[in-house]
Amino acid sequence: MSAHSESGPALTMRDVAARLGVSPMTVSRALRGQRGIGEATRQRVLAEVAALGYRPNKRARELRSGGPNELIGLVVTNLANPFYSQLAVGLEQICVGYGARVMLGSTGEDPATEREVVADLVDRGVDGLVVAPAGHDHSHLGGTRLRDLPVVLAASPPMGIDVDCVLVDDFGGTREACRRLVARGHRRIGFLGLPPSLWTGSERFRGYAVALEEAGIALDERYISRHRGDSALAEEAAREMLALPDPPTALLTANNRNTVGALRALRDRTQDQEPVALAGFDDIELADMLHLPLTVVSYDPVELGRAAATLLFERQASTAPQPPRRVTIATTLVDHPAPR
Amino acid sequence: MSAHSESGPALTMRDVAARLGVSPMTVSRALRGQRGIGEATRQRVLAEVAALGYRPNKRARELRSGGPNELIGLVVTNLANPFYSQLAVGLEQICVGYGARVMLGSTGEDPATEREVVADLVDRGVDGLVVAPAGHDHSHLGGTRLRDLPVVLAASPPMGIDVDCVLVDDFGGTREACRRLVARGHRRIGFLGLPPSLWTGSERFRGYAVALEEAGIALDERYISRHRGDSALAEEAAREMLALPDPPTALLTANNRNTVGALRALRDRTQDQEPVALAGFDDIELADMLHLPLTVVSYDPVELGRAAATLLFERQASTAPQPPRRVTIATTLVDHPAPR
DNA sequence: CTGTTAGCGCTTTCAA
DNA sequence: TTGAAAGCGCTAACAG
Repeated sequence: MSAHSESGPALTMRDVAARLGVSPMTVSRALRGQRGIGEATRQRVLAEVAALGYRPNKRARELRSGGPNELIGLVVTNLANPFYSQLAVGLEQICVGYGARVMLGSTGEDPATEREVVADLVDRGVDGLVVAPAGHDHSHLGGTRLRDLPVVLAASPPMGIDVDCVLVDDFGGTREACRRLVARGHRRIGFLGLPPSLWTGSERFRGYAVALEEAGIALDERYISRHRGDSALAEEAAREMLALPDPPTALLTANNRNTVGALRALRDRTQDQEPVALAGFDDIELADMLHLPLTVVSYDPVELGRAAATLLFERQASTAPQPPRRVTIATTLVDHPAPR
Repeated sequence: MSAHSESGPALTMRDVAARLGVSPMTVSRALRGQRGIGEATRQRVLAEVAALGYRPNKRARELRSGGPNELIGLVVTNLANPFYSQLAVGLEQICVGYGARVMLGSTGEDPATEREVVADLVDRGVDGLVVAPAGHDHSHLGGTRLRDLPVVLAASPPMGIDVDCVLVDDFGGTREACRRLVARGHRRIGFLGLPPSLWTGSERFRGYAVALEEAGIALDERYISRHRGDSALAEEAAREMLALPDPPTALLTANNRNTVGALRALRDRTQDQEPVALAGFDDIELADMLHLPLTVVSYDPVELGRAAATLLFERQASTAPQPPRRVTIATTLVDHPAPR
């Protein structure tokens, strides 16, 4: 029977001190490896602590010392979205290196919920926040109400507020994908996108528009659909485009939901119909196992999470005010050929 | 300019009380909606609190009151795995209903890391833990060391410890999938599985074995491969099986990694080769868009997370000791036809 | 109904 | 090198 097996109310530093006939301060000093304590005493204390299985109360420690709580808040719309869960993984990777943990908050894309969640995380003592914002106005994240905590926005640049942010190269990635389609001879390229109110929506559309302009191809409203990222709507829009008298020979999709919709729309086309090329933002698991070839704009959300954490800890370390920084993650174009 | 715009050191209850000329207790009572305070006073206090943007310090409150911290720890191997991120979503859904938040810990499948993470979460004052364990011995989660906190194991039953757990019907789901293959006339069914040391590995294999036994089919070692869930290894194993003199006419895979491996192995088969049927545990996004038909054992990890949270809060509510409970989530068999 | 006292578990500050 | 006192922000317990 080891000494830990005793249960009951958690041990306090006083208990440990009492058993050793020393003051709590001695235990405290030994535990924190603070100098100004005899080596022999320290050993005796540490041995007793180990034997008792005593663990100091972090909350009390932080309350008194006023130091950082080594806690980062992560606010996302929906963790089931692989983009956000991978972001969380990257964030946590860096956090553990700083001895920090991640506290989670989901907003379900509702700005009001986001506000509450952020406030709650702040009340719980996070040292900083990574927020993938639900709305397009971010002034509620203003430093003042947040006890001047550092905030990093993810996947969207700050609007109405000056904070750091980490972004994906939405514009560059989409332009490159569109260029590839153009290089393969496509002139009628349909765009299935996100609403312009979303940063990603407007940036990815801009990539499409610029690539077409570079190729001397005029934008054609009939080939452009911009709605929320719902695969069913995207599928419908794709079907409509493909039913035009002069249908697009290629589709460019602004995110994986749109890509899925497009894939479904292309699913039932017969061999004798003109094949339609497809390129899209966001990689897709098993893309190489689909029944048709697919080109995707790929990037690493884990890296995005790491970048966000790094900005946060750097900001935390420096007391001097620094201008807001912006980190943009590169994308790569990946061709997934179809199985024969 | 609203009153919040003042920054500086966070306000305390004392500050609010001082401005109103009342005692901190009055503010405390008003804030918690405690009765035994005049309605007029309460309004006055709440108005001032709102005007000042004062937010009580939750950590101090919890330290003093000794009550629950409304915090649940979630320990998983890798949040990038959709199974775990969906589990997290379900857990959080229930938590918000109880005013609780989720603190995250990743183990990377390392039992030693798991131990540390769990200890850290406990030190940080979680009221309970949901753990998807990395190893197969769980005695380090024993109540004693955890300050008698409630623990719920996810996806694995407790070994060497008595706690609640939530499981997927690994056995039943696999048996059903295998039965379906048998019903379609298959007699030589290859199994691509997980090592028997994993609970899911042994249960899913058992489902396979029982279904075969029911059909009067003897197990054949040549058709059985049990390794870690790595799709490359699974692909290799599948290729070997298919190269046998009398190859299996169907493959049954024990998880999505194995399914992906099998799909890749089947990818390059030509039209004139015998088609090989495929069934597997875990649903796959876009399964209906693959180049071959696939039957999957589907279930809802979000539901698993909800169940875990529910067990946790129920256990927390009842002081009387209750025997460990086990919740098993049902699976359904889903047929994904291939596109033509 | 409101205020005072004490103390949650720990650490800062100061004294020995 | 060690200890005693005081208090982080808040609330239980007991006054008034």
